[in-house]
Amino acid sequence: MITKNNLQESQQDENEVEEIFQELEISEEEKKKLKEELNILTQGVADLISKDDLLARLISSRQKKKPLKVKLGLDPSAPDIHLGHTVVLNKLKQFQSFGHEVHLIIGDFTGMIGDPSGKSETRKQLTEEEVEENARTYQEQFSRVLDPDKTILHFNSDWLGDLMLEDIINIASRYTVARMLERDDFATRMADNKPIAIHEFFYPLLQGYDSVALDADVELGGTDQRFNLLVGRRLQREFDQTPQVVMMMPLLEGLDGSQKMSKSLDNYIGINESSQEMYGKVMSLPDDLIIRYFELVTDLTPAEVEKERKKLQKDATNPMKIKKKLAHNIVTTYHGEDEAEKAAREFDKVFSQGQKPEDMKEVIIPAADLEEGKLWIVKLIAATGFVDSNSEARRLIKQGAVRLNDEKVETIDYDVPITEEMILQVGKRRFARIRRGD
RNA sequence: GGAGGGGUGCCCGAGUCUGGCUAAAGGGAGCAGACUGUAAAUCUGCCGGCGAUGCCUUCAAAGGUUCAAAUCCUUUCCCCUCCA
Repeated sequence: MITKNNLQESQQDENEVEEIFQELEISEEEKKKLKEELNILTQGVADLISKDDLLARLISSRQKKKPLKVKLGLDPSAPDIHLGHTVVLNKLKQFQSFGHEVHLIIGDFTGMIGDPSGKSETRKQLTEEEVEENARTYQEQFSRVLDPDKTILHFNSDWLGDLMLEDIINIASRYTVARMLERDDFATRMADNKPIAIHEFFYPLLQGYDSVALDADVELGGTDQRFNLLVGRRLQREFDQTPQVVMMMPLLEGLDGSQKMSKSLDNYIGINESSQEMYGKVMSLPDDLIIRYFELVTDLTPAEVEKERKKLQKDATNPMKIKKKLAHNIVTTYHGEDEAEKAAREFDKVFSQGQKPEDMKEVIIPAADLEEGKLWIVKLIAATGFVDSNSEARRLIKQGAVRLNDEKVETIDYDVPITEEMILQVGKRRFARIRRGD
């Protein structure tokens, strides 16, 4: 819960932290290092419970020369990492850079429940092969941000699968229904008279138990994970562990500019996407989000971000220019400088100059589909896979969105002779090279 | 177990009393066009399917009444609230 006193509290926090430093019996140099570590780790964090807990952990980690176990839980069903995830991953990377251990927990067991959202159905249990497959994908994708040598991958079925009913009852007995209903999602569903299945209570509980199983020092998550993260603290205390530090990162808005980036809303930029897609998607972000993205998904320092913000505020600067810089930066991170350059060039070519891209989809029309060597334009569009139905293709033609070899298609009553190679364009950015097959 | 309220298109949500004008208001998302040195913003249009001025399928499911049903009736399934 955010209170008016937050500011005061954080000030208090600050003082406490200062006090802790005062009392520390270590060299000034060590203190300086610690301070820096703390500063970097807390940068860009949306919320932290609590700062002096974190500091205490960092101190004891140094003293015992034992890295902290930093936990992140992951949904097993969508091993497609997007920029939204990278906000948290970048933070994990910082932990690694200070020598700490990152533990990624794939919730293959909790995945059966599905994080309660009111809409999500109970999910099917993944097969062993699927789990392995996903694990590979995860590893491959995570290693693009994290240091694989300092990243440990777990499946929570490893320990949750072994729990006996009595263990589960034991866990469940540590938490009350009233507290469970404090969870935002449950509270609103109660208020709206929407169903809440009992097994949904186990999601936070089991995610919390993951922290116990791991004896986690720190758990990261988005701000929407607050409740689950706090349950972890609670359960650790119940199981005589020191409660983990909870670190919440801001949620990145997706392409629509308001809702959080997620695969299910299809407003995401995947880190596996082609450089072109990635560049284009960044350019399609609402201008208001430019700075936010600089802050959350690029490696720019706060000072550099500030510079961009100032530039953007000047009327003389076209936001597009700054957005291009953003797009370039992001694409460089995942595809390298050269690819980013290329993507930028292609973007200018297609959108600023209205030319055709270099790479386009190849569509081969089997001769068997032709009538007298011709194919109805509507079917031709459907054959490219750009549309889901003939009706949609018709609509696009009516709207003047279809071009064949640069000539606008004016009518749906058009049988296209498929002889030589031709280029079909739908809208501004969908191109296909049409060829005749045998 | 009793009483009551609900289940609508990708999502949210009107419509149900008073059957036809309802392929179903409105919003969101999406797509397209115009404009723009952005796939930004803004404006406009489209937004179930079908070789299509018509036909087909859709308002939880199945039956029924009617010339005509998202709307009325019956049964079934699912959700919620209150009582026990």
